[in-house]
Amino acid sequence: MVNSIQTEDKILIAAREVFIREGYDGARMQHIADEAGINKALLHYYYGTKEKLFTAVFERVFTEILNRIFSLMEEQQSLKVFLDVFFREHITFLLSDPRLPAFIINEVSLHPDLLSNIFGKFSSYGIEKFGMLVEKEKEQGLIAPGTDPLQLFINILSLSIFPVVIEPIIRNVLQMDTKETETFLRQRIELLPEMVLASVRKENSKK
Amino acid sequence: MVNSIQTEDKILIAAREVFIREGYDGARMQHIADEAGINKALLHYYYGTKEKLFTAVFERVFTEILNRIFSLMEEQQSLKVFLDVFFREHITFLLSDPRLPAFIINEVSLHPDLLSNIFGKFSSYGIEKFGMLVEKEKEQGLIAPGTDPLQLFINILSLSIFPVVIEPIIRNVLQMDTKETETFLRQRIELLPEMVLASVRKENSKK
DNA sequence: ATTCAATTAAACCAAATAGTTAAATTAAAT
DNA sequence: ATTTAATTTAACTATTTGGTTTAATTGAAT
Repeated sequence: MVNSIQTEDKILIAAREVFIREGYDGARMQHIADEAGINKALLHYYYGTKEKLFTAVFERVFTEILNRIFSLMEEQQSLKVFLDVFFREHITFLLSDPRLPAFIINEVSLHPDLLSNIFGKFSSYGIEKFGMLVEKEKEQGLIAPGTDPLQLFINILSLSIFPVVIEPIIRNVLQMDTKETETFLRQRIELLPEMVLASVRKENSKK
Repeated sequence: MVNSIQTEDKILIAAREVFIREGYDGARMQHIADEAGINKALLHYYYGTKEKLFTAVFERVFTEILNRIFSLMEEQQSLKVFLDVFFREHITFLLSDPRLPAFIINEVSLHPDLLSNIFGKFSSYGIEKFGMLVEKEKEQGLIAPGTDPLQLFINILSLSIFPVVIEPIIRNVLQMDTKETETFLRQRIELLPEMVLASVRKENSKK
């Protein structure tokens, strides 16, 4: 045989490209075959149906992203350091592939059951790590005791992901060009750590 | 004639429902006709093509949302009041129609040109109002002089919209049910104003 | 009473599309 | 050398789908 595992992967890469670019409903098996440089027959030979292929792609993409996010939270010395690293790595990554988050958001919201199969393929270990970091800084009196780690984590994700996703809207509403919006979004790498820290500093607690 | 304007609107409402639920590529003209309680022929009699119908729906939905957001920023006495009102109104609205933001985000990211026709149908007047509010509070020494109104505004949008959009993901990753995630999201109505304020308070400026 | 737009029903068309099939070819493994 | 999996080509099927057509009906406006 010529390869097989190589081809399987080539297909997965092509399918990922096309599905992310066009969405599940918009994607065509023929496009995927073209992108992979093979024919439709071979596509079905490997993955049977569009749905199976999509599931394979989606699971891969989703766990990749989750791992990427969670891996950034391993053993950080401080919230400050974590925020610096996280916003830099994450926003840079998002800017390199801005269609990705919109794809995931949309597909999950269209077919919430997509996730049920994935569950268990990754751990929420990363979130626990983050929770421990928050608790540590609480004890050190650096951040307000009322701070909910999960809410804080969601805030951090929101502040990094959402602006990149709505870049086309920002660009249009504010009449900017892509260069300007990119500058605007990159600024956030510097702005966000300080702003998030300020939002949880102990003095600000109203409790 | 029997009605016409009534029908035109009935179609638009049905199309909105179906397009938001299924996306442009996933939506079927037959579904829209069914939803409107008419037949396909009449659908095309009024709106010609799927694309025209979609454009009509999208423009309507998009300007609605933008107006909703911008109308909340008219003449607020203070940032504090604005934040209280905004997060309450906006998050409540989002929770009542959680598929809507994902729809807009996805369609815009798939066809950025959708927006070009819409531009001019609304003003960025709301943002200017918000900018003035920020400047006023800067002069009063309430918030840090380095604060960029636009970045702040994007932060506010991110913090309200994004968590609602990724509710299915939160639910799955953290093994919650819909009741729990809704409670979690509603908590944010109370948490966010204080947290945003803290992030821009003068003492925190590092400048 | 007649006209004319609104509406329905149903068949129809053409294109696109997911998926299949069958026959031939290639090349690695035994 | 033979087997067997991988791959191609190309035609084909069945279904879906956007859109059209035609003939008939309804009902308001003139």
